[in-house]
Amino acid sequence: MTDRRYYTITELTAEFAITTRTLRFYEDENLLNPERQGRKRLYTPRDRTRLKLILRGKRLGFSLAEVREIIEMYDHAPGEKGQLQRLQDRINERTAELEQKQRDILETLEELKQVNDKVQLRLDELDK
Amino acid sequence: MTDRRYYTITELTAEFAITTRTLRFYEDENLLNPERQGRKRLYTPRDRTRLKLILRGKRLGFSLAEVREIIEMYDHAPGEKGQLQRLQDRINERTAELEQKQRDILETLEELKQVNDKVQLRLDELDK
DNA sequence: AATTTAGTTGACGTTTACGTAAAATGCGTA
DNA sequence: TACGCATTTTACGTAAACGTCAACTAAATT
Repeated sequence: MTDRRYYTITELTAEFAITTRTLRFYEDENLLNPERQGRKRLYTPRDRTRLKLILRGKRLGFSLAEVREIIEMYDHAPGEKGQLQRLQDRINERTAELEQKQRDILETLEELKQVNDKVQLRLDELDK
Repeated sequence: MTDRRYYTITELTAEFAITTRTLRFYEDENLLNPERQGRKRLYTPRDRTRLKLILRGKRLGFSLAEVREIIEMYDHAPGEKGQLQRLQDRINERTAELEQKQRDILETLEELKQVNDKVQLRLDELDK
């Protein structure tokens, strides 16, 4: 019994603050494939999960092509040895990228904090 | 004596693996403003620093407009109280964004690790 | 002097990721 | 039955961030 609920297109736009155009575009790109009830789209929990992955990827600055690659890693086929090793290679690449982003973030946070501290000093000066 | 060296355009393209088009584009966008020796561009250490900030911002998925905003925070004018407080507000916003990205990265890293572990199990199986 | 090398200024082209009508359809409600 | 509302397909439009010529220039090298 794997959570047999469906989401309408507007439910998803509301939940994630995106437009219907965006959802249809992702479908065109084969990132989502909702079922149909007549012509209407019915998004499954799986679609919703994938949507979350897409949006998270976008927040991190990945293109949709990259997001697709990452998602494909999640539901990869069993495969034979060579396949599996190449999959590990790609995982390692993405991991390295993400670790670079982590460092970038830490640096930026540190710098912003320094600016903030300076500004605070000035404000304290003005209030004195 | 603040490091009086200049960088040519090709030096920078080599160091950062970008094209001259990109550097000129950033200049058009007023993100860089190299000096001139005749018609040739001479990039200062300051330009180089700003370039690093731009590229780091891009790696994090910020648009050039956002990168510009962030850079502007770094070299803000002294300003009066209201100004300073609004600056702090903007710093706080960016900080929150970056912290969201941090969480996104941690989640993704964790997921990739899980996939990798599964793949490794399969490989061990095959090698047995 | 002739040519290569590095750099310049236009300016049109391209990709990504949607935005934005336009026209049609189905469905519950007044 | 007429209406409004959500949804659909089709398709052209757009902003961002450069790519890619073309035509030129200045300096250095052969």
